[in-house]
Amino acid sequence: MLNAVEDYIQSASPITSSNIKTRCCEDLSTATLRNELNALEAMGYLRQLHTSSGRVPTAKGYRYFVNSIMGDVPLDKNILDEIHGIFENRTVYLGDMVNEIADIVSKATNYPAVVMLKGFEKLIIKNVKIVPLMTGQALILIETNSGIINNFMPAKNDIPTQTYVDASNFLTTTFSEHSVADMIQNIENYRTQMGQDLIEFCGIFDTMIDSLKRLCDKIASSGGFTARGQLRLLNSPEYHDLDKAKRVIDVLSNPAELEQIFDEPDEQEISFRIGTEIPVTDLQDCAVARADYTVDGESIASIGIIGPQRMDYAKIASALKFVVGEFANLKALEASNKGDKDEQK
Amino acid sequence: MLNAVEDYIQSASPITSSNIKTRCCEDLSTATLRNELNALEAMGYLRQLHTSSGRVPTAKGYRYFVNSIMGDVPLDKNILDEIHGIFENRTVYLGDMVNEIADIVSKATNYPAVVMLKGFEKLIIKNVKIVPLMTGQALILIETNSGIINNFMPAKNDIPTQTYVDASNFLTTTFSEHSVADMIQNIENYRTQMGQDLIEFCGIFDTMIDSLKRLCDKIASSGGFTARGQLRLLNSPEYHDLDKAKRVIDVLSNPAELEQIFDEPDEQEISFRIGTEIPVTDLQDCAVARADYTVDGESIASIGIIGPQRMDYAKIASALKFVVGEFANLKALEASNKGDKDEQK
DNA sequence: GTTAGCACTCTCATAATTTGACTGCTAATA
DNA sequence: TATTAGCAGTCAAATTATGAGAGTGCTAAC
Repeated sequence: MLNAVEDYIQSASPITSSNIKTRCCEDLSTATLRNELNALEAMGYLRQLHTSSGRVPTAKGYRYFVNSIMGDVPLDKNILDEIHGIFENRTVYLGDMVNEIADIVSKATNYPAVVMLKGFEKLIIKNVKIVPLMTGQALILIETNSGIINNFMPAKNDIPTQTYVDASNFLTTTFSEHSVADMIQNIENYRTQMGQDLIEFCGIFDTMIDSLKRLCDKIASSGGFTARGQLRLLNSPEYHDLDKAKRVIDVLSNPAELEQIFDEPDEQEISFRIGTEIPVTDLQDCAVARADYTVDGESIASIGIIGPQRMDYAKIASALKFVVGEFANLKALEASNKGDKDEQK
Repeated sequence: MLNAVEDYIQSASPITSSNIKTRCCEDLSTATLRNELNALEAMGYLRQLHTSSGRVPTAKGYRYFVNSIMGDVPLDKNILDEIHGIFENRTVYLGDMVNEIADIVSKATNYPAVVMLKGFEKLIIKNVKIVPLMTGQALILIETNSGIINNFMPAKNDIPTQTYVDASNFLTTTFSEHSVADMIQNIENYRTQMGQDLIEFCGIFDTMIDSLKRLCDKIASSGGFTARGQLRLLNSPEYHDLDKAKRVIDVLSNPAELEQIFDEPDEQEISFRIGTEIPVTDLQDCAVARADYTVDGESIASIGIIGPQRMDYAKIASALKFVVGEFANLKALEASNKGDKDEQK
């Protein structure tokens, strides 16, 4: 009977005895179905908006649907291809990658999406390159265990190319396997150990660390959150009321509130929080989906979807699973690549 | 008298005889002002929504305001600082820069903003670098006369670093001062001229050109447009009607329609088009601001603002002027840097 | 357990009414 | 001639009234 929740999720029009009859139970009378609906309401799965209306699921009803009824929904082939394409032709820049994933997840689900990158500063440095440019700037490339951080720094034109190569090598050998935070904090201490020939690099390191600090501040101020597809919230009839929509959209650009949703670890691959399960007052009539991408048991990134309680849970679960799967493939591929490389040694 | 347009732009409530009186003409009676308003209506600068309503400016009225009345508006210091900061600590990646500018212009004006980059493929190559990464990919950096284009390509791990250096040098010497389009089209022809020692690079060039072609296709499909701050349209009471808002927002992601606005050159530094002056049917009750950033008389990029006819023309003009000014400073700075460099030779 | 039938309730849509904000016009005034 | 007070007229927006329709709950019968 609660299968009808599925219909409601699609149509947004309340569940009535007669629409259940035409849907699945042609051989039962509406009166019988009414009795059933009555029972479900008594049990707290459904509620009436007013005496003579159909019933809509309660948070408890949605919860039951998510836990027990919801099946797998095949996603549109085009969307799957598009998601796959993003991973296949992926940019290695961490920031761009996060944007692209937030975009595509929002597009696939038709709700706003948030991606939260955890512990940016904890990323492990694998390689550092400082590439001088012709415009009086230099590009800082830090390859980490989960993508490249890139930033720019001002640079004087009169420094020879070799200096940049030496600086890059020094940084790579010194800070490889250290965290980004480590490098920023400790580079001062290493300066004394640089040796005479590296003294001339000091200027480079100072401006570089400045640039990195600015980048860290910027990321910290956003809490590591990237939200996309806010406009899609307006597609749901629940949010045709602009003020209501704005209250939710505002949360999406409020790191402090998002943190309450994404900060504590989540042991499940995909989890849903519905209504009052969400620890943010402005989202009490929303639902939030969350998927965590974990490596070695630790969550590296969280992807979240925010929408009305009547959200398409099944579709969202499928989409998030697919994305997390692509993440895992990527990591597996990199691991095997690395294996190849090691073998060649 | 038409100064009252200013008030209307701020308040969105029609101009009436009594609110003009309180505003500026305490010593005149409302009847007198009514006569004046009547005259202005007869001249086509104002119109009434209905018999007993106040008057709102017509497109002609706004036009007069923009051309003759509008003064300079000082912008909020914080916003100016923020804009300046973007140019000061600018990323040199063309794509990121465009995003940042669209974002800040939208924020400064409180309307959606569009940035159009013209003739992406016509950019002149100054330097090419292919930087191998540890993840089995390589970073392609093309420094051009107006910023860096970056892209990634798959790369085998077994190619020695020196090969990338040689390839970079070959590309730089061969295609420096050529356009990006040139390089993509003609690299085939140059392959025969590479000489025996460069034959082994062929694989690199093929994948690189593939990557670049994909990037070009992607940019071409967006028409070079980047729109940001679409949600801000909903702040204007004119667009509290969601359907109306959506029609405008849709235009912002429709390159074909945007092209009609930004394609023909615009001799003015800042121009406004109001209502029917806009060659897009869905924008007939909007206004569009446009600023062009020109180098040597040729427009490199256009920045556009789309909003209701009752938009804050003065503030927008100030913001756009400031941004264009920052662009010019940047270019001047680069030129002087280059001068320094040349002198040192 | 199921069902037909009927009274009941409440929303939504539409129509009628009232209110209030402005205007236009006229005639008087400076 | 420019200005003004005063008043009638108009229309939108808010308010209230009316009716139709969708859906339920309940009861009594099967």
